[in-house]
Amino acid sequence: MKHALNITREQDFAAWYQAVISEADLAEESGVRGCMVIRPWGYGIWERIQKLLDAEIKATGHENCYFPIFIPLSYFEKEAEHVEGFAKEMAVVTHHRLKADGNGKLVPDPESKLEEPLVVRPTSETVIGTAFARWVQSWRDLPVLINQWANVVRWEMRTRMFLRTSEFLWQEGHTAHASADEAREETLKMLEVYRRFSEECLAVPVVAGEKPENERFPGAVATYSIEAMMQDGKALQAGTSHFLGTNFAKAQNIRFQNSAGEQELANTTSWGVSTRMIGGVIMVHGDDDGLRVPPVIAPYQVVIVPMLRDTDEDAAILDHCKALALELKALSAFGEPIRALVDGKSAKAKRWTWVKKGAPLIVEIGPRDISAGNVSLIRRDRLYDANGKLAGAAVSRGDFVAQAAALLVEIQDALHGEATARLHANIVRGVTDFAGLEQHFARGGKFPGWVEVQWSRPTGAGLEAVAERLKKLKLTIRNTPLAAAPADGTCVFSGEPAVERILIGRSY
RNA sequence: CGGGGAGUGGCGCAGGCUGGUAGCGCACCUGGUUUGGGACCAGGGGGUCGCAGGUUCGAAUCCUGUCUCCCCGACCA
Repeated sequence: MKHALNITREQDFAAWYQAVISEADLAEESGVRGCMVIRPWGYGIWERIQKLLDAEIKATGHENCYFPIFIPLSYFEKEAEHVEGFAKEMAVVTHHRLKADGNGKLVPDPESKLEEPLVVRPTSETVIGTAFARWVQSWRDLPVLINQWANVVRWEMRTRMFLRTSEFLWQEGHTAHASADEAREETLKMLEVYRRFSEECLAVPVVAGEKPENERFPGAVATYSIEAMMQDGKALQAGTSHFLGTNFAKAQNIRFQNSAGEQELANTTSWGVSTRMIGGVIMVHGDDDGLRVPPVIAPYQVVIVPMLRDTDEDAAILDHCKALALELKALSAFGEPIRALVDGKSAKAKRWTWVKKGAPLIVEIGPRDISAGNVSLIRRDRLYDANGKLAGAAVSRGDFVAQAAALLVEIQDALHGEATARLHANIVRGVTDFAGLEQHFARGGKFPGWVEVQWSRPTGAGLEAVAERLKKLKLTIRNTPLAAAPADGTCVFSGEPAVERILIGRSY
């Protein structure tokens, strides 16, 4: 079978991933280490994510705001663990002016050296916490529930498009509460928002759970994540939510007077998802013909391709297509107007460019369709028929319009169903000791998936030892699924009575 | 940041050892032939060979440095 990409997932998953990004016009290199140009189709997907998630964030009572990209270095010095976690990967601004060096080059003007260096934000707990300290005086000021959409910079050693870039786009929510219970509740509430968003909008099934102590966000009391399974069996942490306790409140002096008149520290939370999610969508839904974008987040859900032939008929064909697009736009799918595009460009291989980009429905219309009152329909989720031939079907125009919304829902469900089946099929249970774990991941198979095992949840040095043993197998503990059954056996690492179940796997 | 590989028109590559001023396939443009489809024929446009130095009469080719990308590791959303 001839595919639109010249490399398959089976041959080389990493190379396939890059091929999808470039062939689907999602993003490209920028010339700056670890930074990428996000092209319209990729950014369009991000805009859909922003729009839908923003509505959820607001629906749960949060308000958007914006904090500066530059953070005074001193802000980071207040929370020890936080500094330790981020110090190694911060971009620092030290000068505010350039001057000619006399050799035709520009260099930072030594006289413009900043009194205090500024850090390009790697995350905003410190600045936002500082603001919280000003905003919060009384228990009546709480909770403070805010969010910001921003770019952040972390000077990563090894980068991969969308999955780990030096600069990335995200949303970071920050809240302050009067009690620890309320903050914990907030942390879990937002984790649930992410879980539902991932399942329902990205069609990416995930496992929500708590991260082990050694994987916590620097400075957090507890970190929760949603973990998605890629088609190579690796895990991708697709979203995180942190309960910060009073750690940041202490460091930044976020105090309030309670109803009894006493000073108390606030409890804070933070949570975020980033452009990494797009990498997850690629690796969960992509196939050997490129990307398949779930209709809910597709910039265009229906792409109409007029079969132009450089004849006098062209104008009429285009008009016919535009009329169809207008008709579709007046309909709604998933509670929003259908997003339809007429690709009037005269490029020859338009069909394949949209297949690679993953438009959910591709509608081709030529003169014969028009006279027969038909459209030729290609569903991106079912590209080929049983014989391996492209499964384009002639459908009456009226039927297509009537079914378009339902078809989009069907495609969304199909992608979610396929991914969910894969996730469930690749979580192995029943491994009861470390030898079993080694054996499972030593098979050399390309898709070892994850294993769910029981453990005694060691802490400190005990946990470090466990992490070391796993590291030798290139494994990490992904999380303790919130929905897992209670422990009823022994710890795979120590043989002691287990206290909970955890997921273990390779990860991005 | 350590080890390995690589940077030549939009994409994929050849040439490099044995220096003489750039080539192939796809894509693109024009004309023609086609026409339910990822077409064919002919003609054509586009690259100071990542960048900066050096060696040389002459550098894609040799030397040094540097930037970027990919893979493995350490680190991480």
